Amino acid sequence: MNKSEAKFHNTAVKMNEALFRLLEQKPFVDISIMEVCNEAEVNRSTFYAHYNNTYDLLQEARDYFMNKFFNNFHTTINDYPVEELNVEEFVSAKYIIPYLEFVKKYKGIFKVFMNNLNAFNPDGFYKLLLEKLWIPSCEARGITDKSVITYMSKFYLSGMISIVVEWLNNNCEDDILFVCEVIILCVRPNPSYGK
Amino acid sequence: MNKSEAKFHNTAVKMNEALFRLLEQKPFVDISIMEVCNEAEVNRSTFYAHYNNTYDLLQEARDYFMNKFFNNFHTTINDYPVEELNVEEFVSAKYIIPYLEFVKKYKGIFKVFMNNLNAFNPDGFYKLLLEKLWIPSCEARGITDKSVITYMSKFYLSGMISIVVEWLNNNCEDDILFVCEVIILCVRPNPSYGK
DNA sequence: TTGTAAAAGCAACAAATGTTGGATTAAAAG
DNA sequence: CTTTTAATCCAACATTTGTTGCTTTTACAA
Repeated sequence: MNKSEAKFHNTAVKMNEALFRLLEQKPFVDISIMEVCNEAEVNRSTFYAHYNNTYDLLQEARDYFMNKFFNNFHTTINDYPVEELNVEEFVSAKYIIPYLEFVKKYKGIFKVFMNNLNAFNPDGFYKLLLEKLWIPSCEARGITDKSVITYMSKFYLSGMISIVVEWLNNNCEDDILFVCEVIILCVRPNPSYGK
Repeated sequence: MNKSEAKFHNTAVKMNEALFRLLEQKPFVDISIMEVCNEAEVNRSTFYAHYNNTYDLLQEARDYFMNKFFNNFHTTINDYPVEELNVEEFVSAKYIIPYLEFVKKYKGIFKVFMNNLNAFNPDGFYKLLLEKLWIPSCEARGITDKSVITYMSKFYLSGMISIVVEWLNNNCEDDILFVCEVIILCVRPNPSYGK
């Protein structure tokens, strides 16, 4: 990244951070372009050089904060009585729990992103989960039909996302292990698949 | 409904239909309140007496058109080789195929609703499916844990909705019976439930 | 028929939006 | 050091939004 690109990126960061501060005070729909510009100390025409509207900015902010926060991604699975699970569940829980902790840690901003952006559109969390979770899982299970893979990914990933959104909207009050077990119950491969 | 309420309802219908016509010409985000008012031949202040923004109107329009269209709801399951399915799949297909045909018949407007409204919020299609499909299904299967029912409903219903949205965004080109089988494959109760 | 209440229309206003052309600043290249 | 290019800033403008007070029209009821 040369210095010109860095300059562009820095003002983008200023606006991302400004939006974040405003989101701590009021809901997304009540935040205007002018407020963002004042908070970020950026000219309004510069805003339009970056985005068309606050929704565009929110999408970028999601990616920005996800990247930023992922540096703090640690597993603390030993805080949960996972030894009570059977082997299959244990393996799944080992992958799921760290993600749930991550979501809970940043539940404020996650709630904003999940409820104001379409989490299921190709650029959202769906894409992340598709690449990190679904494709590898399908490869491991030897599922090859491209169309079936796509449809089933929509089903399982949006399903999982919806569970997490429900959990978030309950302010993450349900126990992580409970939510984890519900997810496992839902996504556990149906033995009749491939009949 | 008295005549005063009817008057109010009629101008609402005018705006719903105006939005529908505009949606045939351009995407929802590009439709302004003024355009709706001009198209509906309704004063702008009257718009604000009904809605806060075009999103509110779109939500009402969804309900309006769904009610209107449901009058044309017919099953034509005999157009599909469902006799090739096993008994369990046959029963499911009998319920699913008419819905898929309904969606396909009105795919234009369904695509708009699905991609611009949050189908998973409590007032959307989720609510419809919850009451018509999920609750009865849970009762039949004897599932009682309120919290589990809610989480699993989020999973299965948003999953099904996502399959349909994917289908819509492919312009409903995949065969209805194929989509139906994918849905059955996904939602078929996991035998290990209740272990 | 007459009074009243509700819905819609009308006009005016401040504020925010979206767009433009041009000035200023800073980086990249010659 | 000079030129050129890119990012930002600035100012102006038409348009849309959101809100208000008031008028007209229409439904309903005394």
